Amino acid sequence: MKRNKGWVGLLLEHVLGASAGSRPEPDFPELGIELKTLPISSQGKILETTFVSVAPLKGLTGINWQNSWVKKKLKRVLWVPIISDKNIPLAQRQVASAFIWSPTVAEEQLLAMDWQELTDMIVLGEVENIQGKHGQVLQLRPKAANSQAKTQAFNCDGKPFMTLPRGFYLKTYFTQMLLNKHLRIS
DNA sequence: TCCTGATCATAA
DNA sequence: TTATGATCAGGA
Repeated sequence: MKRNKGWVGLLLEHVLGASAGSRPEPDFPELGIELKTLPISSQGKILETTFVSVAPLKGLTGINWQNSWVKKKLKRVLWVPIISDKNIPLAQRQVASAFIWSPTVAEEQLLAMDWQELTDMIVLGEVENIQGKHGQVLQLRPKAANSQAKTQAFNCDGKPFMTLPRGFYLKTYFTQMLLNKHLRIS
């Protein structure tokens, strides 16, 4: 797994017939549903943050929460929890009960607030001051092959410069809430 | 111990 | 290079 991190996700997409590829679209375009695996422990505890999408560092003119990539991706999600304790061999890991989810008003509020705060900082040219600890449910973290990768962004003077690509992640606190809610009603 | 920042594989 | 899929691992 150290060298095949996204393998489980790719397997699920293949088995369930999702449109493969690296397009910035939902896994099931006709249904508008995004497929995401959710690594949990055997106790039902979320083990990792969940990658949502890359963060646009340029071309932000006119975008808001309503038309953001994050909102579109999270409109409908098929969560597939996988028991992924690190002492369990990959071949013996089990898929827990999957569930379809859409944000409630309260949940979307949380997401929108964090998204707005992070996006504001990007627009203001403070990308490099953003750390993973920002936000309650969303965080902005490096999303690259390594720390040497670069993408274009704009600083506070509106001038372009190269910086580390970032991506939006859902914090474990948020995905844990979703999982707990699902467990209660099932 | 856990979270943040870093890293790995692959396609186009 | 940018996008997809994520997990790893060291420092706080």
